[in-house]
Amino acid sequence: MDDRSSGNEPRGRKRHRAGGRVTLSDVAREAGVAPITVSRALNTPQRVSDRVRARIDAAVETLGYVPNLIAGGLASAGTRVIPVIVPSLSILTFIEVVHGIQQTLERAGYQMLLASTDFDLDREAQLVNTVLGYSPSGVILTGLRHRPAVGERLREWGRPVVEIMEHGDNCIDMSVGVDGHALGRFMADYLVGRGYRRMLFAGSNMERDYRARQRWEGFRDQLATHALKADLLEYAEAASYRVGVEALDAALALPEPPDAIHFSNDILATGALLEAQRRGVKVPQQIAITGYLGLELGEFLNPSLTTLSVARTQMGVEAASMLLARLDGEQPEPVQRDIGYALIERGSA
Amino acid sequence: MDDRSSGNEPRGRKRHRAGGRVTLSDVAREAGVAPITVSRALNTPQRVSDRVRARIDAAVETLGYVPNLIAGGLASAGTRVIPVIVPSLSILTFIEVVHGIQQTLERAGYQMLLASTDFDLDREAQLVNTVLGYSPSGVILTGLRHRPAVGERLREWGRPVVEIMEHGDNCIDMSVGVDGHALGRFMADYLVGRGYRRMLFAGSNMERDYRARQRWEGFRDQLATHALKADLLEYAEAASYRVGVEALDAALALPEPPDAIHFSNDILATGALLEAQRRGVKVPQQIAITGYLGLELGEFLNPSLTTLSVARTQMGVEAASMLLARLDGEQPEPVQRDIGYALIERGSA
DNA sequence: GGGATTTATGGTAGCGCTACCATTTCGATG
DNA sequence: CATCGAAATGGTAGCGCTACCATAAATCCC
Repeated sequence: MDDRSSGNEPRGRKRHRAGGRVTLSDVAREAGVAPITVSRALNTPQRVSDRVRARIDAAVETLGYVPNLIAGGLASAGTRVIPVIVPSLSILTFIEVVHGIQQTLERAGYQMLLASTDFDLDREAQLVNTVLGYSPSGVILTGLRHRPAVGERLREWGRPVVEIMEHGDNCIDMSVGVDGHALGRFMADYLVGRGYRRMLFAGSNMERDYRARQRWEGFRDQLATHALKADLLEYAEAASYRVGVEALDAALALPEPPDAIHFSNDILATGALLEAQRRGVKVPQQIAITGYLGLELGEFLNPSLTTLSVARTQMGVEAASMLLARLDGEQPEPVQRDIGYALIERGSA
Repeated sequence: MDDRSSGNEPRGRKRHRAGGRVTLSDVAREAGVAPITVSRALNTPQRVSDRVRARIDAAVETLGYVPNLIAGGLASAGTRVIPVIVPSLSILTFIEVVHGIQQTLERAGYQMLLASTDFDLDREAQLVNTVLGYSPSGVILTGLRHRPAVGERLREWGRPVVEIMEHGDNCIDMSVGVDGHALGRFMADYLVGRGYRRMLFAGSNMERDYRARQRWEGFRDQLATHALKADLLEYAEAASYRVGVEALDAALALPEPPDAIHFSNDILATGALLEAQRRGVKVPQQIAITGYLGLELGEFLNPSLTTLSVARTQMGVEAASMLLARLDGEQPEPVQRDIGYALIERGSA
């Protein structure tokens, strides 16, 4: 009947690409309207009359048209993509935040481009550059510390940026997170209040994860105000149950074992708790154990785990919501949010 | 000096968009070459002389040029993006696979677009359509069961597609996964071999997760060959430690309690194990417990958890590698891979 | 009822890049 | 030194869509 697009193929010169794909122009021809009208019918339906819209919808259906978002993105300088840059995908914390982000974005018709930096700020800077190449609608990245170029570029870029995990007053655009120092201080006070005096902080991957370091610093500094000294037990590797086991063993082998260990996360604390159980060490009588995260698992351990919980999924939801609000032209307030924390007081301390 | 691109601004008509961004043409002008040469210098450096390439690299540096990947994608009909479509981001299994995929893709300079279907095949079909709009280089999706339109569209699309999690011979293009029935049969044989006779299979979310159902079917069918009958304890909600707890309580409250429970994953099994411990129920003497996944945690429980382990991260790595190989023009063999499983024999059975 | 608005549609010109082909340059060769 | 082929570079024309402006049609007001 009619040949594939653009009239009668001027012989030699073939079309740029085979393609074969149905384009917006095909739909326009089928519906007997101009391409721009199809574009409007799809993007701003209320600006097209019901009659025409119906014809266009039918044509879309008939031809099985799927919009080329890349072309749209190029023309309108914005794809519905939100890059999310996190340090690692093997750490539960980030996963849960990412989950919250993803759910929220997807519900609003945005897609998440997920990238990880492996805790390397140079890699982060490079990734930011790369993902900006996708003309995203906004960007979500982790922490408030970045290479200077990152902040500069994102600021002049001018689109919404949300920094997650950390709370502070020097964000690029918007932020949702927690104050690590406050977390550490809170736990120090709590343990002191419960009567513990020889405190140990056990963490992993602290060389790279400066937020874990902040918790330790808060913990240490607050103990100092009680004239107590805290020791640090640090493991270079990533958190795992095994590291928790080792930490407990190491702590108990000390000439003067602590009477409480605060772990930098629940994974370590769980490993320690299970090891204590295996060895018949009484928790919390002989040694108290606390964690940070608020994992469901802690509730079912014996004894159950006292931990500081942060609403991670909620943090992701809020980060995405702020960003979406901004894209909708709203001006969310406040721009820097402290998601806060909650003590889950259970049996281990 | 010279005005921003395209001659002398015909007054009234301003540029399409403010922009302000450095483009490839800017670099070309700075380096005194044609735009296409810059494009080549960046994409196929070996096709440009050293002298010119050096000039271009310098210009890129000077101007702080960042390629617009959207424009490139439109022109070349392919962005370096790989959509990964999984049922859920709150299920550990998928997270780990995604992690393997992400690492592998990122190393090769591809970005991962992550989307979740919430186990809804219609949503999956819709998502596939959407992500194809990004002109991705390939697609990774979960399972071998899809709406017919999905297979059709992806096949005629003609680019690499990898299906993960499930092993079978009816994949769209390539697949890496495990055979759920085989898993179930294996565990049935194992438990029978250990002398257990009254078997219960406990699972969650099986209505939607057909792969869990396959494991149950394999388990049940294999027991049937031993003239044994298996019972099914099914929970509609997603897996959680609490569901494991409830399952154990329910099993023990049965008029004729089972002597072994095989859980459809380690989360449930862990909840059950911890509950058994709390109640003083002897495992495996009074009741045996087994899981599926091979989580690290299982090693540290008391007793430790016997489980069927699947190399999930490895599965992701392999899926991504196959896809990348195909993009490099290779023809990976075999096209359907069974990643297999391994029994981790520990104390709970 | 005539001009002022609003609403619905269309024409044109890019978005920034790369495919394709043409041209130039250059060293190798007889 | 003329001839050739390969390598390096450039010109042109889109990729498929939407911003911008113009026009046409419908609605309004006094």
